[in-house]
Amino acid sequence: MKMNHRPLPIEFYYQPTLELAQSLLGCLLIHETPEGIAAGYIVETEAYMGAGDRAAHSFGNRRTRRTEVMFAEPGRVYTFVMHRHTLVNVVSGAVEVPEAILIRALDPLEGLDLIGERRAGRKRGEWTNGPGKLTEALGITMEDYGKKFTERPLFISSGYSPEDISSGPRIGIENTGEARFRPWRFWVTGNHNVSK
DNA sequence: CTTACGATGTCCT
DNA sequence: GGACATCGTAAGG
Repeated sequence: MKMNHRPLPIEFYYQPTLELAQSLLGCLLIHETPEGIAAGYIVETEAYMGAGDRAAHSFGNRRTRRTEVMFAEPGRVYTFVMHRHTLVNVVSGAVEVPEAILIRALDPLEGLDLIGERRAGRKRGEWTNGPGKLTEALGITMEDYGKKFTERPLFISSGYSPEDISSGPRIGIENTGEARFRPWRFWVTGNHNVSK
């Protein structure tokens, strides 16, 4: 089970955001902490398309302390807090192009005991099947804001190539006009850890 | 300083 | 399917 993972190179992140959102499916998200290593395959993502996307925090190039990292080079870690949950994004798009990809669900692979502790009281199928759940499972917090996915301790490595990818409207953005209908959510077809 | 509000999760019916 | 917890961020006074 214990594999020798290493971060994907920065070049991986230099592809159009909608392609990167699909390329990330099947990749491993790994977090090494003092408590141990926890990792899972990415099985669901959502693209946020920057200045022209009403659902994006960076809509209209809105630039604040929170969105600042979206304007940096791709491959950075964008974390933000939603109610009491931390959500994690992969920054994409060139410098000054504030696009990002939300990681919505994982398939747990490594550190299952640790993940079970962090998600104590929940059934195994509820460990990482949502954007706020997976950050708790991997111990991702606002401390990780601005870090690079190309470096430890929080990084992305290659995993497997999904047989089939599905797409559809994004979740939880009912109040964003036409943007809500854009099919910018992607998931591994048939995977049962996709969020509900 | 004050206020409003979510890219959510959980519990209840 | 609906209520609501709970808090950092953003914006305005």
